Amino acid sequence: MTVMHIDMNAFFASVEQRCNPSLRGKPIAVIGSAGRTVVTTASYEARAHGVKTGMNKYEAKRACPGLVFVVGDNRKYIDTSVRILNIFKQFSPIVEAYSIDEAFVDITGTAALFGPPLTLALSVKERIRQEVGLTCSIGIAPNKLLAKLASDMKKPDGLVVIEEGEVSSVLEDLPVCELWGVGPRLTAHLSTLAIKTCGQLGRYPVSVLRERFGIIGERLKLMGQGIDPNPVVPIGEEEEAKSVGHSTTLPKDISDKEALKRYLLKLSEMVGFRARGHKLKGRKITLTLRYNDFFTFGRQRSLSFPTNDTRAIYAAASGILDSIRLRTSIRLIGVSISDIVAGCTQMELFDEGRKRESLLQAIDSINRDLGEFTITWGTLLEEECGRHGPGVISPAWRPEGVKRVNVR
DNA sequence: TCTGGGGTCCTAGGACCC
DNA sequence: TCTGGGGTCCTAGGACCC
Repeated sequence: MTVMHIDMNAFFASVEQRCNPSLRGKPIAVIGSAGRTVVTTASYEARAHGVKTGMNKYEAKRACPGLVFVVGDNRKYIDTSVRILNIFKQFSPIVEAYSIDEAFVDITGTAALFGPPLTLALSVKERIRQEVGLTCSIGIAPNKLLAKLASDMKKPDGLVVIEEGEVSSVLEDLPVCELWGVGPRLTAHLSTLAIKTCGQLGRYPVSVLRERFGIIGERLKLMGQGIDPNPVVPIGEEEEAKSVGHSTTLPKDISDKEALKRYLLKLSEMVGFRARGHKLKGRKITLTLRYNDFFTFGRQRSLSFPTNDTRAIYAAASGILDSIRLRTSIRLIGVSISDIVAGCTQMELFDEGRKRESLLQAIDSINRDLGEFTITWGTLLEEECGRHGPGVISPAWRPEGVKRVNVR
């Protein structure tokens, strides 16, 4: 197998610089429209000054006083992402949209058409540069794990090929934290076993790893050896989503439950709207809260029936909220449905349920045509929470599928 | 006048059942 | 006087990713 991984360099920031020439060559940071927002992507000029993803505006400005903030625009990023994916599809039918700015392409057996992998990758980079005006880093290797590793090795505008025969020498001294799925906690834990490099990880007795890390332990050893059995999953063949949720950091911390419930209603409608659009219903409703001191927790409730009805989602979530004694004011509130039942096309048994479903369908179709929340629930209109600037898209976005965040 | 939003997978512990 | 022991369902929370 030969896998190519493409990582768009500083994607959101690069798109903004392409669209607005006055931003080119400058340190910029893409942020959200809300007051309490963070840096989503920093341009390379800004990274050189220490600006990082996740910083708040003040930290970022402190690191780089000349920093220019740009409020992100989802539609631009989606359009650009689709154009790039279409380029990949001309080289192979097996294209996985891993996120809005990353993709895997299975290029096994494409040499007769496009030449060896290196040649193919150069053509891809050239087409992206010419047609979209952006640079990317490409990694090519025998599997996804190694291809992702390779694309990470040279940024920006990189191209790295790891041949089958080079795998063990590449991994020997590579720190384990470079592996996809090994974060800070695992890195620290492995370090207590004197495991610092992939080479050491790959040679470690699996029995000890299994005892310490459970099922992950077995996978860790394979990763240390550069083994990854996962196939490239083409667009349209992904598994059904397992949860659908929305959350928001409030403009100001709130203690009053009735005020919180107005946000809850809006979030429930966003979740219901998206779930109904994908014909998904969930049986489990989770309410997520974050206190002003950042302590974050969730409480869930299983229903006796799966639902995507705004009213039922809201009823369950606000019931959970009622059952919690708030220790302090709330900074973030979120709702999600999980325990998903897909393809919920079976008709409601009762007249009442049928009427309700066709009402929701009618509302949804108007909102799809005219913009989200054209028709909305009474109390939403009374409050500032009924209006909502365009959020910055999640990098977990997919071109088709439930992960798509609805943009107006 | 700090610290976004959307996901996945895994584990631990309690309730309950046979 | 106590002490079995699987299996399943459920909730809570951690770790990781983009």
